[in-house]
Amino acid sequence: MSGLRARQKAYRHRRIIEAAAALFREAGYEGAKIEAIAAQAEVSIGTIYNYYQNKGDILGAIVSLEVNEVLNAGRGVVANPPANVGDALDALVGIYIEHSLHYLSKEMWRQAMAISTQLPDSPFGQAYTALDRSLTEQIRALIARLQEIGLVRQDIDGASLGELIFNNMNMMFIEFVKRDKAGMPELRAAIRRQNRILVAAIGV
Amino acid sequence: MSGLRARQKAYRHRRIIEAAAALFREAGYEGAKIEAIAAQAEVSIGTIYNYYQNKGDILGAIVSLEVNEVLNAGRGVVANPPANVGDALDALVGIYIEHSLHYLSKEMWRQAMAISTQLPDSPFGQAYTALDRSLTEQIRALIARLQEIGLVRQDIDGASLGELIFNNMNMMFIEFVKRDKAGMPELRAAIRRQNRILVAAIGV
DNA sequence: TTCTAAAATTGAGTCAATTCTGTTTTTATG
DNA sequence: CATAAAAACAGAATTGACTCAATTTTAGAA
Repeated sequence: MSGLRARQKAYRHRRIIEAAAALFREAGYEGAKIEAIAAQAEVSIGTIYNYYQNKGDILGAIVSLEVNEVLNAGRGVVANPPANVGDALDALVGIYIEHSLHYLSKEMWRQAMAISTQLPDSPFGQAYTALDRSLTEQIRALIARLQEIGLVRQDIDGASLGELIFNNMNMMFIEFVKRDKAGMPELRAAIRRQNRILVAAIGV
Repeated sequence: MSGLRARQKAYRHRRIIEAAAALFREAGYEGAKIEAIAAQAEVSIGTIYNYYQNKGDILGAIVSLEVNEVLNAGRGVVANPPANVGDALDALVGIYIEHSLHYLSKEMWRQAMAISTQLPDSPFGQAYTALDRSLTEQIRALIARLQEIGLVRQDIDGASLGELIFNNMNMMFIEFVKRDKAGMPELRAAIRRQNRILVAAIGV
């Protein structure tokens, strides 16, 4: 089954992603010309477009790597949350934020976000939406867990609350990547401050 | 003072915006070629670029019209809010949402949002951020008003709360424009549901 | 009225993403 | 081991946003 063709395919995918990731970081998204990516990956322009529908999809593949790592790291917190609602939320938010610039620069995030709103039905757009949904889901799972433990009132609408927290965090993150000078500690502190209002409302 | 030159300038601005608005709606943002906008406005391509730095800025001018109308309509609610926290928030949110597709189609919103994240330092990017800030400010003003009236607890951090409500609404609106099928009533209902958690927390 | 500098306009030219079409490589089959 | 169909590849051609040097128009001084 796994013939030459399949192996070469995987190999080329990897080469393209590696070349693109390096060039995006060095030269920025716009600065990284498809021609240069093709040259560095040692394939032709046509081949790149055979593998990815457009330049944005290449970036999309990198974003997907990042977010999936973040989701994985988040599982730990959900399974074993700090014994205090505020800290539990902060721990999860912290993981998301601290991991976020591992593969991606702020400029790359901006581009990725832009493309996902611009073309919500493209493969990347849909993948991005799915990733957002997974993150929302994870926050909901944390809340459900806290309800189980008895740290959050049972009568709270966990689904709406999860969405509310995710939406707020996500908007704050969008603003964070829009300003190159914005720092992570300030971002975390602001989100903590906002969540405090909710924490007061939902604690037992 | 207001000589021929100034009059022609205003006239051409208007022609370009009108031509662009019509074509954006008909053909979509990408579909509306600069050449076509120029032809319809009866100016040359170069002139368009003399008036606007790029295609996005033309859209930006239209967005600005829309949001400023919305802000104006919102002032009424802040001055005279319904005598109930949930209804007051819903009234303001309602105005924002119902007005939002007056000049702009969902596709145009998507493009506008995308550009504002992609190029946060461009004239349009900065203008868009300023508009968002004005909306946040208006929500904060409403909360302050409700605190005055005695409908919201005095010890609530109004600034953070306003941000939280705006961020959540804005993310919901982003998702709304990303899905062509999404409807306004569902959007409003979802936001109301999310705000309910807050309303319970902040009411006297 | 005539002249001149500044401002505005023009559209052909540039640049880079994407498409298209012919060629090459791989796989499946006899 | 041939060979035909299918898949992948290459890179030239296309397309459309944006630039820029040349030209035209305007404002105001003489």
